[in-house]
Amino acid sequence: MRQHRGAIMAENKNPIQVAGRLFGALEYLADHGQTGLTELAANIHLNKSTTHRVVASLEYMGYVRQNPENGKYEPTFKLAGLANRIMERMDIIQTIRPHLQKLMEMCGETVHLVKREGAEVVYIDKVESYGNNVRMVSYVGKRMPFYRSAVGKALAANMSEEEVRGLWNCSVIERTTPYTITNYEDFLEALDDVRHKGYALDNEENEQGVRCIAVALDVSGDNKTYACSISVPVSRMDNDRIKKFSGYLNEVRVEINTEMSRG
Amino acid sequence: MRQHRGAIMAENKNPIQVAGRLFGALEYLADHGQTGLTELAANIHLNKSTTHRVVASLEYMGYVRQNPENGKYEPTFKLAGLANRIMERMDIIQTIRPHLQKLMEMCGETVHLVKREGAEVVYIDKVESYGNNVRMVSYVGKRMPFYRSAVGKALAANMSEEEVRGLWNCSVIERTTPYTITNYEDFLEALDDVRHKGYALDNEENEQGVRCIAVALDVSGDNKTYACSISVPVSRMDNDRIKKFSGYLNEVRVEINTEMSRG
DNA sequence: AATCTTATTTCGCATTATGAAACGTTCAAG
DNA sequence: CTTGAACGTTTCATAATGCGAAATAAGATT
Repeated sequence: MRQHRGAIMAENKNPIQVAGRLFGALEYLADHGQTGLTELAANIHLNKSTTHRVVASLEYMGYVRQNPENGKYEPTFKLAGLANRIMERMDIIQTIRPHLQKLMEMCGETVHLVKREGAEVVYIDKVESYGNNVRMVSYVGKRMPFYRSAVGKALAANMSEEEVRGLWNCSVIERTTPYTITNYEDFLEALDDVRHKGYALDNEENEQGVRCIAVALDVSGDNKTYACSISVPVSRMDNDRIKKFSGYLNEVRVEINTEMSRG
Repeated sequence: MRQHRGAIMAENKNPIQVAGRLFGALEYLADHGQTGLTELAANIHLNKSTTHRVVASLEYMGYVRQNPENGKYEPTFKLAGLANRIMERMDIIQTIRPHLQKLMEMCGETVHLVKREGAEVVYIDKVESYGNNVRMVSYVGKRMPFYRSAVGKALAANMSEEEVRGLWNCSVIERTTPYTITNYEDFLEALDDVRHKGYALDNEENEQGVRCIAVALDVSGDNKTYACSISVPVSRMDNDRIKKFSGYLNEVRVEINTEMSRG
């Protein structure tokens, strides 16, 4: 387990150069949709002919297709198939999904399941509300720093102070709204509040206009990894609803807990 | 140096060799989950050290991680993020999603949105029912041949006979259940039935135990590309429900149509 | 302690990817 | 009907890159 990295560990570069280029192109296309070759080449900083080869390879494998109308390149659904096959194998998601669905039903708002990875949290599942025109944009796989999310606080509330400090220290603290917590003392205080109330709150600390409420889940004895949350536009999130939703969240938390502990 | 490659064989190979290896590894991991290096190497037919480099590169980019517990490699959520960013950009999905959600509500069963690509249909969105323990397994990105799916029939019913024949001819007809239609005449007859009834049915023709009912959608004048469907285990799908669901489907179809035509 | 298994690193070699430049379209302006 | 600008595609000499047999390291099992 004790793996010694080379003392000088000079280079820390991708062992396969083209790999970075392939995925760079794919990511660009995923974020920008249809793109012409020249534009793509300029944006991923590659020679046009290299870009062409990269994109031709992706097309050969079916991850990209060239729109016959305008010659531009666009991502296909093949990648979605790959991603969803990964998701299918994750038991956690399969087990918790029905509970999320129920939670969404109860509150009529979009709910998320997240996992902590290092000092970040990742959305690993979501159930969208319907009928609401104003909705928070999010997608499975989206990451955000733990220190300015309700889910992050919910998880941190179960950690020792050392752990919390460790995570805080390796985070880049960045103010994204006027309400972002940027001070360690304030953060610790917020955690106390979480422990006291039994749920965590994010009052537009991450994204202006979005309030979030979350609880940590206890998955096989680990309550520092998974959490679920309800995300709501401020306009629809008064204190009454916060109260109600926190109750729903805890109901669901208990249900999940009992289901998970009966092997 | 000298290119003494066979002059006979028309070159139809991946322009970037490693690309195939990278995605091959990723696909294997997506389908099989945690895999040791040796096992992975054996299955994707690569030298162990090549596999190691490939997997190290994927790890470097964050698409794969090595489980510290057992040293095995597993896919991460990064790919899901990539895939979902692609999905977010697809207006079709965003527009139709609420209607699917409503449809699911009405019938309490899992509903799908599909797109035809050549002689196949691809799931491009789904809304899962909840509370049902018996459910069909499916995932966004999954493909199936058009000729043995309800959605395929719904789309084919709007095509000229030439088009239908063209698609049929370039399909590999394969019987997957005792009810699969393998005869072209029978298929044409089924299409007549679709046109007559106003909806398409798949009576365990693709997957034993699953019935499917579908209608084509009219998206900007094209009614040969998108369709939506309800998939239900036979045990829960009697003629009464079929009747009822076909009504729901047509309601939703009309609603989508009017929304889409008020561009 | 010995043996097996599995992950990791090494390193000389040639296959493979590279990119400047040339090529062929398309399309709109002159 | 030109001209030329903009774009995707192809070519090809070059060397950098990825290759993989074999050696090594680190656990696990006996």
